Formats: sequence, C-alpha cells, structure tokens
Amino acid sequence: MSPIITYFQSIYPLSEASQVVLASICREISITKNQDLQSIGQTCKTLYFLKKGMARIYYVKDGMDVTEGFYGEFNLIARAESLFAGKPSQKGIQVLEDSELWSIDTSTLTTLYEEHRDIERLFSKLFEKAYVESIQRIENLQFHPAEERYHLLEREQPEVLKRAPLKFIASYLGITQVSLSRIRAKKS
Amino acid sequence: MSPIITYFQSIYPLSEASQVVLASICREISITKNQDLQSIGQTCKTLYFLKKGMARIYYVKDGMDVTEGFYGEFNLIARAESLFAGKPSQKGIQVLEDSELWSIDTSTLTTLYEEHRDIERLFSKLFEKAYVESIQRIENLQFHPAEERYHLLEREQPEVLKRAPLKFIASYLGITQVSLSRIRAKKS
DNA sequence: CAAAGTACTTAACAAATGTTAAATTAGGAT
DNA sequence: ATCCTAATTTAACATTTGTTAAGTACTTTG
Repeated sequence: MSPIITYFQSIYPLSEASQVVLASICREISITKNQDLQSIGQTCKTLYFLKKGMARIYYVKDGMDVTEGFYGEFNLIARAESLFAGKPSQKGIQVLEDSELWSIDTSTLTTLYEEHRDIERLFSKLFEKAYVESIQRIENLQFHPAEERYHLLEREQPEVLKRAPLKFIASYLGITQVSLSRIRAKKS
Repeated sequence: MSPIITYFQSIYPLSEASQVVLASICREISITKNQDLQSIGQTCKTLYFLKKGMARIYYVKDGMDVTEGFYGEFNLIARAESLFAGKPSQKGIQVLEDSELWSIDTSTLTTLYEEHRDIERLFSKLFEKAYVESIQRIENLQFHPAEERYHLLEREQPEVLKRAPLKFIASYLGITQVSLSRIRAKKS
C-alpha cells in the first residue's frame, strides 16, 4: 500500500476500488533543490503531496520575494485561489531541498468524483483542513507581534527553522530579515 | 423564489427538487443590534446568510475583543474551524445592526447530501469561496502596512467603514484605535 | 587553496505603531 | 433641551520595526 493512500485513509475512509483507482492517478516525481514545481503565471491544475523534502509557495510583491507558506511531508500543496477560479496563479511553488512527491492531475481527479463519491469527499476534507489552517494563520498574523509569530512558528513547524533560509522565514512572518535576526539574538 | 435560493443558484446550479428541499430547511430569523447570534464556547452547528444587516465574527485575546471578519448580505457566516472539527468555537458571531437572516442547521443539511449531490457541491463551493477569501486576507495582513490595509478595506468593503465602530475596524486591521484614527486623519 | 558569492548578524538612525491620558464629539436617555 | 455616556480624536512619549550599510561567517566553485 502506497504511503499516500494510507495517509488519505486517515483523512477519509476509501473503498478498495477507490483506493486502487486513486493510487493509479498518483504520479511519483523527483525534483532537485531550489527548482520550481510550478511557476508564477501557470494555472494550478495539479495537486502535490510531499513524500520527502520541503516546499514553499511564494509570490512577488513590489519586486520582493514573499513566502506565503511552508509545506512538509504529506501536506497538500496547491494554489487554491487559482485552482478554484481556473485562472493563472500569481504564485509559484518551489522546493527547498531535493524532494520526492506525488502529483495528481486535477482534471483526472474530478472525473473520478462521479463514480467515487468517497474520493470527492476525501478531497473536500483535505481542502477543509487547508482552510482551517489558513484561518489559524490569519489569527497569528492579526494579533501576535513579530516575536510571538516567530515563537509560534518555532513551536508549530520547527523543521522550517532548520531547513529554510532566513529570508524565506522573514517574509513568511511578515517582517524583514534584519528584524528576524534581532528577534533570534534576543533568545540567547 | 426565495432570494437565498437565487443566490445559491448563482454559485452552483440546483435541480428543482434540490431547490425545494433546500428552501425548506432555511429558517428566517431576526435579531436586534449588538446581539450574539452565536456565543463563544458553542460548537458551530448552524450556517447563516444575512438577508439584511451586518455581522462580525470575533474572539477574545488577552482580554481584548478582536474582530476576525465582517460579513454583509448573502455572505456565508460560519466558524469553520469549529464546524469541521466538531469542537467548541473560541469565537462568537454578533450582529452590528438589526438584522434578518437565514439559518441552516448543518446536521439537517448533511442528511440532504446523500440524496442531493448538487447541494453537497454547492456547499463545497461556498466553503471554497470562503477559503479563497481567507487566502487573500493572509496576503493583506502579511505584506501591507496598516495604512494600506485600511485603504484595501475601504475599497473592498466600504460599507464596513460606515457601519462598524472604530474599535472593531481597528482590531480587524490588526492595529489600535489610536493608530486607525491617525491613519484617517492623514487622508484629509 | 583562493576568490566570489551568499547568508546571516550587527549597528545607527528613521519611520511606524503602541501606550497612556486628556480633550472633543456624537448619541441616547430622561 | 440637558445630562450622561460612549466613541473618536489628539498629543506626548515609549517601543517596535524598517532601512541602509557595514562586517562576519559560511558555501561554492574554479
């Protein structure tokens, strides 16, 4: 049993048949450090789940690279705003290290929905999960000062602090590299 | 045809039968200014759509009242993090003025999903929409300074500036009332 | 190994936002 | 209308964060 199917089962139970057909449309791919999985301007038509490695979604604002989020193993990676609207995304997906992942073509996936209602519900649940995470992120950004946001990240995604360069972490937290360096210095 | 069904149709087309059964579970309710529609601590089991009026979702952090979002006519109002997890919400829903709305009990709604797949998809779409809005809100909070966030709100939800008191708007923007007053003063 | 680039830190100063408190204005209640 | 309260603005000062620039340390590469 592929580990991604095991993961899916933990989110929403699937029939035998659904497991098989879903596994059949998951492609395994590898990608090397710093490569773009999806570039800015492409319309999101593929979902990804990391088997090994780490990725980020980013965009460019006023010429500055801004990291919107970090994604580790088994996290759903997609640019929802593009996927749901069918429009080109202003965001790209990049891996921070050599990574292996599963990719799922969304148009193939949605054709399965008719026959396999459990698959449709599985992905509804995955997007619900992503939605709830985005709500929590709003809370963090809205009322925690930069230093608290840093410690929150430290608590909730400690791997990010080890695996991502400072500039990505800083823009993710909504502050400058210099500010982040200052916050780090305070700790010791 | 109830206006709420017309609105639903614009999101996802429904069969005649689905329209009728869905309309039958929409209850119309009225509530007076400053009342809580849902209190902090309750588990979210009801979805609301405003017919007339304005509402906000809020929570309390460090004794401070924080407005998470403002909702106008036909907006889906729900505390998703509680609904999807089935756990009590740390957030409340309050109306800012005398309001009329439709309420939908979620457990009744989900029983309709089995027979009416279009209804299930409609609500999936409504939550997708809310998800995309939350992603945009993250972008706003992450990289716009307070003054830009204010002007964004002015552009995207101008009614809020007229209908909500300053303190709610300030906490929504993630700043103090005093800061917001300063920003306003600059304009003229 | 040397050189060049990248990542990270530190410092000094500027700008933005927070804090406290007082002054002003607007609305509601009687 | 008048009083009372809540909402908003203004001011003065403290703190946080941004900006620029320099310096150190670490990687990569020839």
